[in-house]
Amino acid sequence: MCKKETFYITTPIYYPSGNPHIGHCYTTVACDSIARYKRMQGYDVMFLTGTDEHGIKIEQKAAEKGVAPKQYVDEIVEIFKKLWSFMNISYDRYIRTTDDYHVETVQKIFKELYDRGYIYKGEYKGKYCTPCESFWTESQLVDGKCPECGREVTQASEEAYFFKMSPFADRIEKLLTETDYLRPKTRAVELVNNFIKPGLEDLCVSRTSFTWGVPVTFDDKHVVYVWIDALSNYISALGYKNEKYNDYDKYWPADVHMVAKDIMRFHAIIWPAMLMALELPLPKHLAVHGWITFNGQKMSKSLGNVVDPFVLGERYGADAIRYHIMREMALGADSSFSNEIMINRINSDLANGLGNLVSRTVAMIDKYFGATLPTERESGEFDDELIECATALKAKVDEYVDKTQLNNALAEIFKLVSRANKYIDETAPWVLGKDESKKARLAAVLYNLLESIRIAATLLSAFMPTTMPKALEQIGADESSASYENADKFGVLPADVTVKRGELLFPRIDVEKEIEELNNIIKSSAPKQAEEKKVKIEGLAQIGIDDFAKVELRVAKVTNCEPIKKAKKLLKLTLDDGEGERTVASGIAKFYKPEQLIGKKIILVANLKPAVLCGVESQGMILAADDGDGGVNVVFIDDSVPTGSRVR
RNA sequence: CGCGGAGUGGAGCAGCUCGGUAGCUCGUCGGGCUCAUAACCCGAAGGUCGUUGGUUCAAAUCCAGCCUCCGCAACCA
Repeated sequence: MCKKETFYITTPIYYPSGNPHIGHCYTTVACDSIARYKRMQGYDVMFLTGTDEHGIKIEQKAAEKGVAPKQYVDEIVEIFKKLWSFMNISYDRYIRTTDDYHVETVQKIFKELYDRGYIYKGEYKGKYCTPCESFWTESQLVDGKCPECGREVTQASEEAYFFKMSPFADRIEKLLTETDYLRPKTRAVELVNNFIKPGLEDLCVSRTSFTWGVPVTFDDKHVVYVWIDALSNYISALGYKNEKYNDYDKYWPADVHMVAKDIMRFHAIIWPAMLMALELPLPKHLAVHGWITFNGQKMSKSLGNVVDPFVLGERYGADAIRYHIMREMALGADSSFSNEIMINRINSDLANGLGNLVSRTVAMIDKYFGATLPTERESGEFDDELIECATALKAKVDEYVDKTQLNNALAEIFKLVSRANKYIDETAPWVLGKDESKKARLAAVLYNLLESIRIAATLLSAFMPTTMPKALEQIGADESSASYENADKFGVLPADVTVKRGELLFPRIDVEKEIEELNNIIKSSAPKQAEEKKVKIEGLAQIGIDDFAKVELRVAKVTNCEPIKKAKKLLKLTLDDGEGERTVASGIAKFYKPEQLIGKKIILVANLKPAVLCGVESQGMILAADDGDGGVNVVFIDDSVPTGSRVR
């Protein structure tokens, strides 16, 4: 027998700076279903997932909790693994970037890229917070200050290694635009225009400002910065440049990397560049999916709309959650998630459609034939259409799975479920059941239904691995009849098949009641988050009164206000601070219209160093409260307070 | 004029490459059935296909302008 064809699929490695949520499930469940489907088809599958455990954020989170970074991630990794076992994720390998063998690989890759001349030593310029010993990018700054301690940052530079990507720009552009590497391909234009055409910038790949990372072997001041460390996991997990595994030749290049759109860029540009620099083959596909949005909004903890996958799974079963996620997921697009949509979907597709079909079919065989079908048959009208629908299904599902369009694969399977329900109506078995002379026809009808269910349930078992075996058991299918092999054949179950009534596969959910209960759960978990926030504030570095005194706060009146062209978020405010006029740019355009501000009095940070934003010189900043949901409330002050008053 | 995507019956989407009866799921209403998880089946209502103009015998579909929303990038001092 010849060697089985291989199939290698990966999730990203997740960053364990917090507990896993439904978004993590999204990618992982999709990969799991594909992996299961491919195994069913007979492929030798390697399904990899894991965690990306280095970096400054982890180091700090651990410090906050007063534990070592490794201990901190160990705990969270356990939660991830628990969730995966709860969701029935059949990963073959779990990689942690803190694993010895991975570290070894990363170090060797780094060295090799250096030796090949693609990595060179340079200077990293950025905003530096001295007390925190941290570099920040402009976008990480909070009100222009260090996001950790809130203190001033200064322009500074540090020695760092850079990865030269420009030599690969042309090849990457071709990869994105001329091959079907990227799915959906529509995103290629965006990437090419934004990153490749303006010239690929060299990437900073080492840091000296923190130590929780993979040390650079030939320069021990440095640790490897995120990209080379994280992306290498896809090959280190196969044993590339390490002794732990020996599967690189077998599985590389990967068939599918699945990622969410926020890390598309790294997988679409940096990862190929790395592989090109190492002269390794490129992965075949990068499947990019959108985010799960909740009632139209991006999920956020402070909105209280984060759905705990454990809670949902316990209530409705892991398979129902898996089904819903995959059914809603369209490649590339965001998909909305709300308790209502989910429950309706579970009810209509799973409970009313599939579950009920199994239930009524099995019940009838039970009722009319005492659970075992007689062997006499009489075919009739409508049979051919049903059989055609059932036997053609496998090929369609195969195609959609290959295109990583799981929503369409599922939709296709449920067409058969609908067709079968309709077939019941067309053939009216309850009428046949009353006529002794039509027993053969009745048996044929019920048998056809069992066969349709067998095919649907077999194909669905990759998506719903817990429930489908139960369904197959109820219709009396054994392992061999319920095989992928037989999923496009009709007449596989024995003619005298015996069914076994069982529990409801998917109980119907009372929508209103459940929504109310879910809302209560969300509400009751909200106070906890408030507490966490409080702790966070307490955990901030304290400053002395002298530090505070350095900040000059003054009451100022908004005399004019207009949007800044080219800047979506900025408003240009003209202020009267009591001594004269000054201009301040403020990132509140999303929340305030100019006329809402004109004439109002606000509090101005008067001695902030001026900065130029989008061509406007901003001479200070105004105080505003962050409402925790990404919204901003400007602090207005009573009109009776004279302009220019100092605030202390 | 930074780059890109999207605007289709109450909701969510397909159709647009290759112009020619506007389709699907959910919801609503009416009917049928009773094997089944108040499930199933059939039917109906409901759409100026964002807007304006152009090409054409014919445009949701092609072209141009405009409006709105959403991503990405740049500034949220």
